[in-house]
Amino acid sequence: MARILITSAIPYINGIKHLGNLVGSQLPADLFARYNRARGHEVMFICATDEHGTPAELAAAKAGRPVADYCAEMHAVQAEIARGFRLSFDHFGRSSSARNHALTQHFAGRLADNGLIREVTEKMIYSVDDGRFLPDRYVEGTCPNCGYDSARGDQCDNCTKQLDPTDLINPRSTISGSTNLELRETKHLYLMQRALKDKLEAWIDSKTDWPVLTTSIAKKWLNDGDGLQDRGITRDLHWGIPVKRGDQPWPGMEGKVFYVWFDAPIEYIAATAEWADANGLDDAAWQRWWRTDKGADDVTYYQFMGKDNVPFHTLSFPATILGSGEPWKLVDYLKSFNYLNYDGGQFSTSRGRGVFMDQALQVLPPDYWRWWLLSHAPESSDAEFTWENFQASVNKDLADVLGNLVSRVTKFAASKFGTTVPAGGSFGPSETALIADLGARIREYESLMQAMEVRKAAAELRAIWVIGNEYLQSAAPWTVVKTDPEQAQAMIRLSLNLIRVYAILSQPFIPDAAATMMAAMGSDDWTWPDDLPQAMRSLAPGQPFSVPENLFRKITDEERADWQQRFAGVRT
RNA sequence: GGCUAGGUAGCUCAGCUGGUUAGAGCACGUGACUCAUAAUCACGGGGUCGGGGGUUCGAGUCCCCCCCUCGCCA
Repeated sequence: MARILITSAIPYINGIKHLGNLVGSQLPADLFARYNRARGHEVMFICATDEHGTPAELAAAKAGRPVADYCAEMHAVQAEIARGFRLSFDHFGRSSSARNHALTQHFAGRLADNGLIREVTEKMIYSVDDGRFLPDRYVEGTCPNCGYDSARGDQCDNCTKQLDPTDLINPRSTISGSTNLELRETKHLYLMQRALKDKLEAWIDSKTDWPVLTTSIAKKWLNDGDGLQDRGITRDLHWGIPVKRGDQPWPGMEGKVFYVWFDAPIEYIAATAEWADANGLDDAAWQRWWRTDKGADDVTYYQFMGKDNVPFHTLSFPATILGSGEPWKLVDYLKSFNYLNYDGGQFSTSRGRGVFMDQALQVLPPDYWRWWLLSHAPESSDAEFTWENFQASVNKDLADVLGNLVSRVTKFAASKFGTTVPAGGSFGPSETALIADLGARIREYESLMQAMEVRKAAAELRAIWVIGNEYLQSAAPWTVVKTDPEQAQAMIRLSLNLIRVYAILSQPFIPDAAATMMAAMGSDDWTWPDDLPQAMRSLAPGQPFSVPENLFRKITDEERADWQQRFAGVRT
């Protein structure tokens, strides 16, 4: 039994995420977690909300709420939606937790002790009326290059020139519109990533089995231009983790907080500590996942994220870990995803374009979404969601191939032999052949799942469902029953067992339907079919089963057209 | 402008270190079957693998140039 640590990139607290966000990290991470649990491994699956930073403050202000209350509420909302999608986190933490405060301050203290923090005094734009320093992108003004009047402080959207906020003519705050801005000196902490460059590079180079997408991004940041840059890890904000050096005050840094990208990945660790706290366990319980000196040396750590997150997970966070000089667990395999597009364009949170997680669940149950998203995961390139494709995939794969198989077997069995597993006959050559074929396919499925080849694993699972229909079609128990009812009983006994095995194999993708299938077979044995011939005899003759409701319903053309229109424009 | 990944059947995509007639699913056509959610199963039609050069006995698969899409960066 292996020990497997899995983290999904943590979604930002501000608002409900869309399907592109879901398929880029949480959902494939859940698939992998469920699969490894099903194989009997010890799994720790961690996610959290990323709660700090200016956008959270502004969203709270807009809602007229204290930011802490706002975050608590939005965390509860996101947690509920995660449950709705059956995301099987062992813990869904919060980056604003006391655990993360302590750990973030701890890492900063260790980095400082190791001479990897330097203080930098710089001039930043301060908005007197807003009472705060303004991040670059919250300053707007006229572009000195092209004259565009809504250029942002970091870049002009019109001429794409990179800007410094002090370049702007007639600068104003995008928060309040105030032009009462001034330059103020402020002091910040920088993580000296340059000093860690060689260590990081050696570590990246050792990861020869990582996807090109991942290592190429990392190497680009390491080597492009002036190479890896030192990074500011503090901000002049109120909402965040107060800057401390371990548990000691940090002179000169009073009133400042750590930058959200510094504390967010540390939350992976902190959330595991939160898990221990929530379950009444001691520190050793979470440290055995994260500290190689405290039992984590046999842990394999997998991270899942969208490609935009790769630099932080290949460089910034490892810099924090390596720089601490302490034996924390580094990621072993990093699975990154491209983007999911929506109907010819991008999903857009700001414009409400596309389908958001809460809306998806209002329209259809989670299995429908899980199946489509995972079987079309944007692995090798960006992928495209269209309603036509969604409808075709759900109707064909789920309703026709799998759902109908369960339906035809259970209804035939119930009408001919009653609702207990029939005892007659014995498995013949075609049953033996099916079992051999299925066994080979299961091994292929296992190998794809282990390799996190999500789309290919989905295709293999579908092929596994199909051979059930092939078998039935050629065995034709509805014909055989007329001349040799004993043999027909054996065929049905095999088919019922097949449904139970399919429940186990399908569970990582479509957990609700799998549970329905298992319950209908009157079983609770989720043991992975390592021994398939034995597993195909698991349901004993005489054991009762039931005919379930149709597992999946079909999406009609009218529904598709309706949804297509409903989600095209602005979110209401 | 630089970099990454792509451009393969109507659609969504597979094709590892170059090797027999380029694959899958959907859609389409024909047939079989009738247990089932007008489902299933079998067979079939359909592609000059973005364009042009080159290396090779042989290239979708390697090299060069060009065009287009997506993203990141300057």
